[in-house]
Amino acid sequence: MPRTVDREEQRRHIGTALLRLVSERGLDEVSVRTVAAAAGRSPGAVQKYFRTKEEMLAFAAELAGERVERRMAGVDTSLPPRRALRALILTTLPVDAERRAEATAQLAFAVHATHHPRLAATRRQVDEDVRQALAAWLEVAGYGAHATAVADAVIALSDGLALRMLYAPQEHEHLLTVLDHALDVLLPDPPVMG
Amino acid sequence: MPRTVDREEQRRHIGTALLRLVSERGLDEVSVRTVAAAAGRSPGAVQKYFRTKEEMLAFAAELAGERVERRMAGVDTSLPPRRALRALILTTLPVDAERRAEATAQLAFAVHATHHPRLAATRRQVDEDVRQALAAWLEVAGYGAHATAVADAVIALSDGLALRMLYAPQEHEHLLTVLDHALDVLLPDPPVMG
DNA sequence: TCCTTTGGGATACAGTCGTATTCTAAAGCG
DNA sequence: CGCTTTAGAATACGACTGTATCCCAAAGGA
Repeated sequence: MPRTVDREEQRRHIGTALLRLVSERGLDEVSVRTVAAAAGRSPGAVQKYFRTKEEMLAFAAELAGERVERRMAGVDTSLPPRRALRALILTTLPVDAERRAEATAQLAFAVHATHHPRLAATRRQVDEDVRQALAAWLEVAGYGAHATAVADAVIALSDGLALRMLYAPQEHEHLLTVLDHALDVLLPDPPVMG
Repeated sequence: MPRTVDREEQRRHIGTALLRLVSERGLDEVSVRTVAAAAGRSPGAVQKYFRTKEEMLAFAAELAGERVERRMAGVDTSLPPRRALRALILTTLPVDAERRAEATAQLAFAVHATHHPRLAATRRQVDEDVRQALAAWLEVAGYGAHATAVADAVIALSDGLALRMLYAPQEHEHLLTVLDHALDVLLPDPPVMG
């Protein structure tokens, strides 16, 4: 068994290049050849790790989902509820170059998923994870009454804000105040215990 | 000047076919040839009305924007505020086949606009119109204090809900209850006058 | 009626797409 | 060392892309 290589690492390398390409040039600029170029590989090499383009996209979509979950898991949820929730949401908004790239990829995949059941399934899985985590956290923070409704509203709100921030970066700051106002009414401060 | 034809009507006919194609098969299935087929024309005929594909997409994007504004203008805003706002939002959500088609096209164009400045400009224009109309209406309905913030929150919320409904139609009904809960907190009932 | 302009279809062309196949070189194992 | 398996590049192929060009039929103005 000669010249063996960490296949999973290679797949991640290519998947990462694909996500970078999506965020910089959009999903329709993604082809086997452009991804190979972005990853510093030959198109033939990419084919060794992904038999079809669809398989490559599915892998990248999962990779993007993992990133979201990992980033949210990194937020200090012991902060005051309102601040913690704001921090959680900010990890999904295009507030800096890195998050802008990820938000772009997320939304591109979300829209793509509308017509591609396989991608839709992985999207829903990520959504479900985020939703459960958010709802559970709202519960312990004292917002048990409408935890899941608030969680879903928060997800929808941040998706909508992210979308708008992407094609209207001028409104960036204004949209952050919109977020704050929405959080004011969604999370009455202080929380009602019980 | 022989054989003259209503050019604008023809452009609309082709643009309508394009939007239908986007909603049914996604934006990456849009090509000059597929649009021509969907419109019952030859590719050459389409070229007579749109010199480039980009021009065709820009026209379709404006057409889609017009539809949103027309549909919202058709809502009876003399209803009780809460009911009227709900009706306004429902015109943008994929609650039936027709609105599903439009929401799909809207979101596809929105994401596409991220990397295409010309489309982003027309998106922003539509957003601005909707935003102003919504804010003005909230003002007379007695929610003057945070009218624009509420308007923007509502827009973001419905965009996020629409996106999710498209790739997760199973959650459709649940998401409508999420909308209602969000409206409950965004529009305290009854409104505070002044 | 003829001439000119137009709508609309057909065709051509160069480029890119996804994917299958074929090649070379390298590396572990006997 | 030599054999075998693999990584990875190169090539090939048919389909599709956007767009330019050409051709024909139809219709209004002279």
